[in-house]
Amino acid sequence: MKRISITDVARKAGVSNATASYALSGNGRVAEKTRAKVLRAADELGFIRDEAAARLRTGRSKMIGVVINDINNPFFNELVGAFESAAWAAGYLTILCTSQDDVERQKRLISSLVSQGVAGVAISPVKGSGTEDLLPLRTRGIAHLVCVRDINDESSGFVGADDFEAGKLAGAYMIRHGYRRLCFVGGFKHTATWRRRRKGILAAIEDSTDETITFEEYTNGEGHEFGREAVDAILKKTNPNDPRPAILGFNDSTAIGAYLAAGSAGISVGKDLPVIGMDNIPTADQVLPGLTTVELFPRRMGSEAARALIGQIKDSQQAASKIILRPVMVERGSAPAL
Amino acid sequence: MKRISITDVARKAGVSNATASYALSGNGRVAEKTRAKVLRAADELGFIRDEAAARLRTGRSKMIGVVINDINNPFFNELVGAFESAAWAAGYLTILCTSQDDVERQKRLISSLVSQGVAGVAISPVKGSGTEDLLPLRTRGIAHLVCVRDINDESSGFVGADDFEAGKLAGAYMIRHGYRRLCFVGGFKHTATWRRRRKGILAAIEDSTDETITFEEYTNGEGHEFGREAVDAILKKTNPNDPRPAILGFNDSTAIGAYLAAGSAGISVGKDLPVIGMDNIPTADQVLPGLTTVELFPRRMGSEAARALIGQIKDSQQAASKIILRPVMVERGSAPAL
DNA sequence: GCAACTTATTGAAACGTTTCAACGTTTACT
DNA sequence: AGTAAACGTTGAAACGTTTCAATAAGTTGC
Repeated sequence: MKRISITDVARKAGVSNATASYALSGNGRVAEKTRAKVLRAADELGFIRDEAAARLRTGRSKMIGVVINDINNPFFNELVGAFESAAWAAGYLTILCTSQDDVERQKRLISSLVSQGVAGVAISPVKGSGTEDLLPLRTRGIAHLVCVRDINDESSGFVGADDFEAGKLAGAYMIRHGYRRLCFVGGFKHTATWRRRRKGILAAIEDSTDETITFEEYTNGEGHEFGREAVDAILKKTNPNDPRPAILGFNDSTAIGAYLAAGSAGISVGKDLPVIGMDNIPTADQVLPGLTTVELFPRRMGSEAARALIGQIKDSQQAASKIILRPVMVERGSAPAL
Repeated sequence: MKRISITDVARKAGVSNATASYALSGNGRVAEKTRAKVLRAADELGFIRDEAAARLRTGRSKMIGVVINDINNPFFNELVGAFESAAWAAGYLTILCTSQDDVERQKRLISSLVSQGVAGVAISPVKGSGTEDLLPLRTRGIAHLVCVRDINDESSGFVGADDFEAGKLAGAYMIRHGYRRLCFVGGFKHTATWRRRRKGILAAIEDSTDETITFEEYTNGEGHEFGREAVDAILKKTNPNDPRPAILGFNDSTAIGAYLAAGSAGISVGKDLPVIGMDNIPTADQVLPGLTTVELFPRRMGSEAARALIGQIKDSQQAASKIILRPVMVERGSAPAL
């Protein structure tokens, strides 16, 4: 299967290789009528530039790698969707890689991306990986940016949410609405994200003058199954005259688990079982009652990440930016005032 | 920023370029101790092969493009997730491209993928695109495979669902459970998918001996908003002594729109408003009651697509396979027997 | 009509791999 | 010991671009 090269185009147009290249890339100065000749020849032959060859020569490329845990996680799904759109709009293709929370796989992925000559990498590091995992990128001067999960790497940019603030918003909301028993459900104890959200909730409790407020945590799981089981357990051990438990999901999926638990306990989400989530994934708007949650702007994170990374690619002098989005409450029906 | 080339490795190991290449790629025969020397040198220098250069020489690559409408559509999200996993397991990277239902954008995407030298492309074509859009792939002998939306292209493989059967299953289920007024909600009239599912429902009606069964369709929209509005309208125009409408969603998202409509009408999904979906996306299991739906196996489609495409890449003689997955009913609580 | 420019075109080298063909060295067999 | 075969290594070419430096072709000013 013969490849169609720029040489074929040049021959057909009756010009040299160099001229054809200048005409097609728009870099050099070339007479208008020769340019037209070249473009027509290219079109007729169905020429498509070989970017691999171009990259080999120039060292530049138009591909960006994005490494996340799992594309099926709704939060990352939103993030990646927005990222890909923004990247494409700026002329970049996105290579999607999922690390499945496996540090070894993450390592191989980064190697592969370097191998492909990507211009930059946006990465949400796996649990327990550090700044040393980004070494292959740094030594080669490949632009990179950390997303969502902070790793304390001075040299690279960061885009994420203010998790402390998010926790605080959720906690304060529950307290303001009259609930006195705060149950933080889901997440993994050893992640910075979990710790920050937890701290935020505790800060909200601290800020209130009410001494009767209690805090419980149920950890080491994510997703609606974990939420369901944890909340099942909470409901079971709650006596009729105990204070009503208020569920603060580590994220929306976990929070939605509480809906299922409520369903099987024959009670309804709302005053019977106040629930609040975090992330604002699309499903939050598709359950009944709508899930009150803390919006973390996954889509904006995706587009900001693309923007920042591409900025860094174009100007490597540019300081690595740290973008922390402020979370906001989204009020729906799942945690009404008591 | 100096790139580390195979020449550097060769020099450090004290062998020739060629030997280093053979040692690293494992292709030629090379003495065990020289191989060790080379590998150690490579490791110490942090050498990572430049795939672009390799591809330029060999014409082969380890990247696959996947072109879908929208990664945020849960169905495609599942599909792509499984695809990426399977591809990675077989040693391929996945370039994610979303066409946003724009034929022009799809065209440019395909060009870009060719440009990057992908080994193959899996594509779910935009509405109204035909076999001619795959021309750049065919003329270059790049393996390609159509997903989900059939385009009648003899030369390329296909992986998708049996939409007719899916419609029939859903229709028959509703009829068997005693419902007599079938409302097909969502989808776009000019897509083959919609037409086939509709035909399936009609076939189910045909098959039953009951002459009183009626059929209605509400089209040109997708997603929960459309479902909600359409079902709102259905409920509004239904008199108390009319037969109860049974909602057959074009997909799960649309079906979930019916939950919201029911919520605002103060009735409950189930006997009051039987609803059935299609796809079996994760949310189907996270609403109350659980959504009875037709499982179309998006994840299996993704992994089968990867498998088939990679098969074609490795052996270009291989006949393009047509894989049609048989749908099955998944019974939850949203459409109980009357 | 000729020098001094400006403008347009081109030959050739370089990027980092792979791989062919050729070479030198060792081993095996008569 | 002499010839063949097997093995290990290497120089060099090729893949398709871009881009520098050099050349060719116009254009202007005198």
